[in-house]
Amino acid sequence: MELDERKREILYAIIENYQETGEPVGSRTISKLEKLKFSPATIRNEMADLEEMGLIVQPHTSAGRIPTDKGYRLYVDKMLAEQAKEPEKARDLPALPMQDLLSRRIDRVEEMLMKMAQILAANTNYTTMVTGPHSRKSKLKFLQLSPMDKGRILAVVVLSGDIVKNNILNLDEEIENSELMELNFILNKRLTGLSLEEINLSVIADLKNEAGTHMEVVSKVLDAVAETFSKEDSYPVYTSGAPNIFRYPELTGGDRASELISTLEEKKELGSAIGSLTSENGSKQDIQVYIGDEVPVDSMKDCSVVTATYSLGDGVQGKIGIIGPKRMNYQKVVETLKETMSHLDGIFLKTEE
Amino acid sequence: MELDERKREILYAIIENYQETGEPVGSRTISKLEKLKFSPATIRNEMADLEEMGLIVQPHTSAGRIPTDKGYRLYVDKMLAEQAKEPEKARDLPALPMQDLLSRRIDRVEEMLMKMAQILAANTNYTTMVTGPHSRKSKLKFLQLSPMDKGRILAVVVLSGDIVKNNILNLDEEIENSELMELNFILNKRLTGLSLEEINLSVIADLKNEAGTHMEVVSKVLDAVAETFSKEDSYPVYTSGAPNIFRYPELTGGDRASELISTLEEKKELGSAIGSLTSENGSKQDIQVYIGDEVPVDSMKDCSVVTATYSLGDGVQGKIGIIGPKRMNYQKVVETLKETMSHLDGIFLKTEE
DNA sequence: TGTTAGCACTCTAACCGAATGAGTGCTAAC
DNA sequence: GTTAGCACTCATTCGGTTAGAGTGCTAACA
Repeated sequence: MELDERKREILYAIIENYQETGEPVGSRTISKLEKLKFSPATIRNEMADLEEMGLIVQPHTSAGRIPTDKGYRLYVDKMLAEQAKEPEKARDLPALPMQDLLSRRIDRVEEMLMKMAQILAANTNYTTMVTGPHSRKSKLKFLQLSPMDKGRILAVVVLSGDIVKNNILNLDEEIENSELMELNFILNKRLTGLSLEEINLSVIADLKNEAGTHMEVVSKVLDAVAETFSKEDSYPVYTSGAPNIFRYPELTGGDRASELISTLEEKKELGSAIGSLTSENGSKQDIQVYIGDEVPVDSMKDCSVVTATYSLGDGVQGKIGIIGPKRMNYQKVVETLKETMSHLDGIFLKTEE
Repeated sequence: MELDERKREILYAIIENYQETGEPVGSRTISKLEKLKFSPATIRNEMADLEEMGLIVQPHTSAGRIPTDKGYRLYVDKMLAEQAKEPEKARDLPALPMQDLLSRRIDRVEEMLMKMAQILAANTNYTTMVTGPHSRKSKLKFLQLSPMDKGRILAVVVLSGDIVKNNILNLDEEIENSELMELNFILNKRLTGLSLEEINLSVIADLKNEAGTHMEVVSKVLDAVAETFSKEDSYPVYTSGAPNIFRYPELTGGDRASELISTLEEKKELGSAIGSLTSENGSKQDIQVYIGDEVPVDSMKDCSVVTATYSLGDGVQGKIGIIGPKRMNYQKVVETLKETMSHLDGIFLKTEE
């Protein structure tokens, strides 16, 4: 069966109508469109063909049609291809209120990402999800030991990509301030610039040798460093706009709402599932669309997810995902994400200067 | 109308039955109880009285009765009073899996609080909520400036109660390492031990005087300190177990679920509402129960909230709240919270040593 | 050969009325 | 003071009917 131009028009018309209403769309509705002034009977014939091709289905015998995953896929691929062709269409989307983010001093990247998730959620009416910055090859930038109270020190660990973690260490022994300074110096000299793999036994042995009596401190600091690295490995995830799923009845029927909200709350599973999605094609914009069953999270098989990868330079990167019903407005979501990514690039480039 | 012993027994029986089933309870059900072996007719007479007293209502004419807020209030007050009398009843609650928390090195208080919220939620099947540690009179413990890259420094601000915040500062000028160290020293000398109010213009003037050329750095650091203090003022809030509300149909009918989830996601409002709840009576355990309309959050008027205050010493404290339907198991919740608080005290005392 | 009108058919959603049953309030007897 | 009995109320359930949306098919039309 051939998918000629008219069939494609009808398919798109069905998809777009269904996006707006959420109701199965019938032949009469389509035949009223400017573009497709045929009688309902003609449309019906075409629809029967589209159904045979697996692009649309009827929920029950006497209902209108709704798109299948395959139908959406066709639609999305076409749209992405067209967007790639006309690179800057300068569509008049309502500008995202990103100025706030830009003007504010960004002291912590993660805070900004959370804020961004909120803005995206409010703007799209879908749920958003951001994985924290992450790098398989992140390196230790430096660390800083400071005395706190008797027997307690603060160890600040800074990884490449401005990932900063605090650790309060309880020591059994006490340590002089000057000794701590020296330890600080030694540790930085030995460890700065190394990745987790590079901090091996020989480095550690050297360190303990040099540290002399304060081996306990060294090993606790090393533990803290290791934990910081490994925490980096388990993608932290922020979500926003979870309640937006209630806008879409097809996502909230039965226990679905509960399951979805649970998944969003158990961010860990979510993070590793989404985080592990590799961008298959090395497109520069790096936007991926997962429709229905393509989503690698069970409770989201009725959803679509659009992801984009942001990069902080130095190999540190993370993902932004937008989760909505399969009938989400892919066009708007993809464009909003693209805009967001260029904003982000602007911010990070500015920071990098 | 007098509330005699038998009426009270019946009220409690209604409450406890309704807790289990969530269905209005009728006279037959009550009359089958060991304790209340009267005919349904007798029970009905008593129920009519209880209804007249405003302690129970029927949802519709031919239905059983459910407790009113006033009824719950009576029940809860009695229970709390009895618990106060017999201080350590050593009820055989399934021990909370707090050992994990105890044995793990706690490097960040907030992480532990989040974990605790999760455990509580899983254990009670209600939603939990924790406000981060907070103090109106917290003081600057110390701060630590470290060089990062050209023109960027890391300022770690530590407040009393081990509240640690990182700030990455972008400088217009560059600064030598040794100069930074000196600034670090000066800032600490002048600021350590001061509260937000105590860092006034005269202190700042002195500082800028002493700092000489590096006024920009000083003022940016001061900004960071101010922000850390003020962030402290806007209670951070963690929630867990939000999906548990789906277990209780009376909370999920209509748009209620959506509203509740939204409230939980917008943690700020929640935080200030809950955080501002003062403990009216200075009871040592400091457990408060808010029933229905007593809850100061609009979307939670169908819920009850039980809160407890934890304290990290030094005036730093926060609140733990358990949110559930009005028919929640107050007994279990209060006991679980008490147990949790004593665990917490154990942990913090240990840390304080 | 593509398009359209007409028609029988299907299925859902909404509505209706009767039956069911849980539970009540009241009265009168114990 | 307690209880048995009874009439009554009301939510829920179920079957049956209807209305409406939409389809598929056939036959006529251009």
